[in-house]
Amino acid sequence: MISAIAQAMVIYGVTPSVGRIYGVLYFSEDPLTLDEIKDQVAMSKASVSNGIRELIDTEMVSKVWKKGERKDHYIAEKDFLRNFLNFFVKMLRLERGLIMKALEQTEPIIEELSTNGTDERVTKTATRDLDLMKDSREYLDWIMRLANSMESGEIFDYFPKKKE
Amino acid sequence: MISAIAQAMVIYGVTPSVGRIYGVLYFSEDPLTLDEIKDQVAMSKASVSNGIRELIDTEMVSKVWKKGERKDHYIAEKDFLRNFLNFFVKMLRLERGLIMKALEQTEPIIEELSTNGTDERVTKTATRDLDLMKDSREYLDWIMRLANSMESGEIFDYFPKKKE
DNA sequence: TAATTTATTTAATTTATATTAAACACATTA
DNA sequence: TAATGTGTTTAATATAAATTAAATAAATTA
Repeated sequence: MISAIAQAMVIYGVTPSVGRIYGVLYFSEDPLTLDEIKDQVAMSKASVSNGIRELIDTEMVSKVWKKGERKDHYIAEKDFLRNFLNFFVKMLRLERGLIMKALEQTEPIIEELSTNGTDERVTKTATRDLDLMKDSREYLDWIMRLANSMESGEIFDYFPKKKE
Repeated sequence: MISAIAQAMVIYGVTPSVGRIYGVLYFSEDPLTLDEIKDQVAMSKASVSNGIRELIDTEMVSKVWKKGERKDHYIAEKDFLRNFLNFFVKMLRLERGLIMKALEQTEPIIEELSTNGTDERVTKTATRDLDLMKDSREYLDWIMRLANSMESGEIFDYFPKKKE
């Protein structure tokens, strides 16, 4: 099961080692320390430290404090669905940011060429490119509506958590 | 714009070079040959060939036949939303396959330990693990319902393509 | 069928990424 | 404050991935 989880996480862009760290924490009954994880996954402490940081950054793992214990302890966020939604929202926002930035830089220039262009060839392709950019905006709008609904939980109105 | 598209595609796990190939085709007015692409992206023909194959495999590019021309020509699938949905459905199905396989292998064993286990410690953790696996199945069920709605187009009932 | 063009595969190289041992910084306790 | 335990950085190494030139295979034309 841990291997399968690690492999599945690879699809989401994490390295198999990091996936195994998550898998080990997922099935652990208690919070684990860096050293305990290190032993179970057979990696160096530095690697585990980096992996844990990545997992914390993506909110898949959190640090817990155990009284009397000096070492840090970590637990896995066990709600796969939450992890999934977190991942997606982040990914979609990132995509939007990248494309939007480029659109804002290029669209005015193409717009100008399209309306005031001197050469026939130029105005024609500029007009065509503007259409493509308009399509891009619609696409970005759609994925943002999806992302927002994932973040707010509205998506569960359409796809309930439990099938009746 | 081509750079931005390439960068955005990196999020979806393709290499920037392959992203650029797609970007070039996306803004090209006509279908392009391998050599024309090669010149525009400044890569070796072999790399372009591999990149094109990857893009065809993921249905982001298709080969078109131009009469009188010997070389193959390629065009980009311009519907970002379709590309997005294709990608997701494939990804979610892959994830389901991986986890399901592991579940089917391990669940019966843990089930057995849970009910007929001799040691108290064992039966307790087995029962707990079974719960986790049940949660996994529910998660897989949810993402499959999402994937199916993406494939069938049902998702557009809840998230229409054009905002009114 | 031979000659030529085109696309793909292979093997080697380059490049990027992940991993680690060792050094460091920070904290805790005696 | 000294001594030890803990986590993170750093610099070097090992591993994996992408890229290419050259060889091969497939297709087209003369």
